[in-house]
Amino acid sequence: MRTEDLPTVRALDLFAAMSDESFADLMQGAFFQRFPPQVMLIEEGDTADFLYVVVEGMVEMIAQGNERETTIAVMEPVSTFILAAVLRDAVYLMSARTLERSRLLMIPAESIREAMERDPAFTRAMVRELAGAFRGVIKSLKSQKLRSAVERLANWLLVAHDDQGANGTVTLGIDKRTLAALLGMTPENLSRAFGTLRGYGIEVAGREIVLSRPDDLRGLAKSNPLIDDRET
Amino acid sequence: MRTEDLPTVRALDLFAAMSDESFADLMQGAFFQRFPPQVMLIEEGDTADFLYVVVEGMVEMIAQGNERETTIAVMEPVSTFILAAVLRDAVYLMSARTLERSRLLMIPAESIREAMERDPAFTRAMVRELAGAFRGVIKSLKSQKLRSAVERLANWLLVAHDDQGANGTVTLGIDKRTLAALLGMTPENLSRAFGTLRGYGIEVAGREIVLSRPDDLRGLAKSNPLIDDRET
DNA sequence: CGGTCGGTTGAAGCTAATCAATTAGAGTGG
DNA sequence: CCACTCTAATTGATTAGCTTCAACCGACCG
Repeated sequence: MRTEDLPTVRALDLFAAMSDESFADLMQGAFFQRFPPQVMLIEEGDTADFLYVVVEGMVEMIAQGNERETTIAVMEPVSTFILAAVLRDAVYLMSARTLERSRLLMIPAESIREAMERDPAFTRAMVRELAGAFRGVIKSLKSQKLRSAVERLANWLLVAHDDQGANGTVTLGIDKRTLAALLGMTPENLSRAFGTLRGYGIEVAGREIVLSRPDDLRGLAKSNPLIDDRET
Repeated sequence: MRTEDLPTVRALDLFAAMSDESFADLMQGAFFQRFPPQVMLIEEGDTADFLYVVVEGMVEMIAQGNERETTIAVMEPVSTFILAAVLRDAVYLMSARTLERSRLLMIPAESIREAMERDPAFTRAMVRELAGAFRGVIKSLKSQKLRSAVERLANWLLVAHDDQGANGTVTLGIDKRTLAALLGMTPENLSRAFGTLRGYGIEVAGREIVLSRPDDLRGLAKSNPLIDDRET
């Protein structure tokens, strides 16, 4: 196993507070694995055997049903996914698929549960992590239930704009169909939503978006920190 | 403080595993309080001062924004709410309002955080609780993004039917406007959705619903355990 | 008995999904 | 470098689902 990334993993909030021994134990059964793009890592309904950490690349969390499929979240380095299923020793509620060539750290679920038994600091970090994740989903649900498609897009753009330095441009890190699924709409509707935003100073050229009048956009978006602010 | 309900609280998964001392400490600063119906207990944006336990009555969790309001969940005895905000020492993401005359146990947020520092068994119970809550919201989000309004209602009815003994009838514990908000639709649309379900053996008389052909309903609902099953 | 409130019904409009066709772009191989 | 291919994205036309507004009904309550 390549160890040069271990410090990065160790630095995650989830692992930072735990003791050196606990961390060593945890990494005992863990391993890195590379995956090509568009690989299904897990399928909803599978039993939770591993906790995943995205070290490089990008992973899409997907929900299926009703002959449809929607994107719940997109995970970027360095973050974990399907923690809740692992902790409950339950079945995954979401599938995961790589969006790009990715490198993942896979930690056996059993190791996680054992570490929790032994290391209270780790357990507490887990509580913080889960509470944050919970709040994240609540925000998604609020966005979905309280906003129109155009509003969701506008707010997503404003958040991305801030993340990327608020210099008047946004570069999409994912393709538009994935963005559409994430925002809960069809690709066609996303395209039209971008069209609507043209009236608010948005120019789209492939994956490059220009926000020429952010304040106009904010007027439309009616951003709400209780939906849009990232958990700290 | 009335102590006759403490055993009930103690029996909750969240509190069952903790030590007697920890529990005593936790209850030290806690108190019961009665509220009339339709009282706003907390408003989203407030800082999290208390963890609430619904001991009697019913409480609605609400999200606001965009001059709208939607119901995220309805809490019944005996369960806790706004745990995540308390743990993160953050601001509430949801408001809470009593639906009926209710009695709540209020535990100071600080006590919860202290108990977590001292009692690892409590912290682990917290992890389980939060993981379960997380999975619950994911299910709501899936339902919202993958199903139509009629399908959401059909599945909600089937779950309620099971909960109430699967004897062919369901009694609504909440009024229809609240149910509509919970399912993410308008009251008018809920009314029409019930109308549609008449074709599947559903008869509605006030709060009494008869499911004369549950299998028909199941055919329409296309239930999915990964959305509809309760966390154990 | 009148009033209020929750629920229902009808009509109209709007948002978003669907279906179909076209265009744009990225990558491939000659 | 250019044609060729494949997929992503856009655009147009239509339909479906849901919301909105308004009127109405019926139960419960003072």
